[in-house]
Amino acid sequence: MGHRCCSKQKIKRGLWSPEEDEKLLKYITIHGHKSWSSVPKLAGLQRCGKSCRLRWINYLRPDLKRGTFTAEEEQIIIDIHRILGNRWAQIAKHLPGRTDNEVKNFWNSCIKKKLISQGLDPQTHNLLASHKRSSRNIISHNNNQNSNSIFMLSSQNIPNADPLGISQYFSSLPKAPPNIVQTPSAIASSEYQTPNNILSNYKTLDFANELLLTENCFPSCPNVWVSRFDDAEDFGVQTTLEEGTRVQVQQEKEKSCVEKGIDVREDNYKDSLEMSSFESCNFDFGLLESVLASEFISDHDVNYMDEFAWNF
DNA sequence: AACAACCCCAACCGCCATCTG
DNA sequence: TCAGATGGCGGTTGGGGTTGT
Repeated sequence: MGHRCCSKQKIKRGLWSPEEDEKLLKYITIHGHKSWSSVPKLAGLQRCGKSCRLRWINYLRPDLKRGTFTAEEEQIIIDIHRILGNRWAQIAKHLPGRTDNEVKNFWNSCIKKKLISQGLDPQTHNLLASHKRSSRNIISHNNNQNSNSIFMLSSQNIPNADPLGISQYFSSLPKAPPNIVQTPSAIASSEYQTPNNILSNYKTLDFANELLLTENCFPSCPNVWVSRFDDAEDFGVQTTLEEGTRVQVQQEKEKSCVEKGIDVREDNYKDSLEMSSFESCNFDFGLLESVLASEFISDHDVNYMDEFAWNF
């Protein structure tokens, strides 16, 4: 029961022989692949087009990296998977020379086990039930696919790495505004990785930007949090701004700056510095995690914590 | 040495979205 | 507008290599 494209032809299955590889490579190099369904016939192969496409993408493509994954690549996979879930093709886009199949196999054969051995659920990246102290102490880490809650941390305002100070700081926080949109940076910062650890793994500014979606709350629409980046939906962000809205947002910002007596250019400049401030953040999120999982959290409403947002 | 159990990963399968006539 | 073809993706399988007994 093959794919429709190869149901009519006599096709070969299984591993590719070096001869087949050579034929396919030669054909694609010379002619390209406008239509995969016609490739096998034209290349003299008894394979279906789909099989040829897969062989090219996963094995013959000249820009493939091969070899074992580096620790850096592994960390990138884990970080993006935490945000995107099993979207292997999307994850592979951030790993030059790696295919979705490769990433998927590496995840299933290696990373998954590693996470489980660390007591983490490989799907949600949350602590496994057996590793949680009690249901009351569970911190609701954001799961990109089904959670609308938010959990953002501010490195600016949290007392530096002092458990008691952190607890006191939590206690002093006001109630979170409703209807907050979940954002990638929220997800990223709510987990075990420190933001600067995560960012240090990404070599492209574009992707760092994707992770660093900055949430702005505007005076006239206090319950609507917006993202500055176009591909936010890749990360489960539920708002996408149309161009008109962007203009409106910028106008709001300018208005807000005028009211506060701030030069909007200065404010924009501050925005541009957010990346570096994020990167230089030395707040110990692991420590925070342990504090949150300790006695402090049992004295506070988990939902309240879950809903709360701190701005960078 | 022989066999079983396990693991890895290339390739396949089936579903869905998009394209095309 | 619609149906068939095609491409793309994630889940799954099974062959072959490795490790354990």
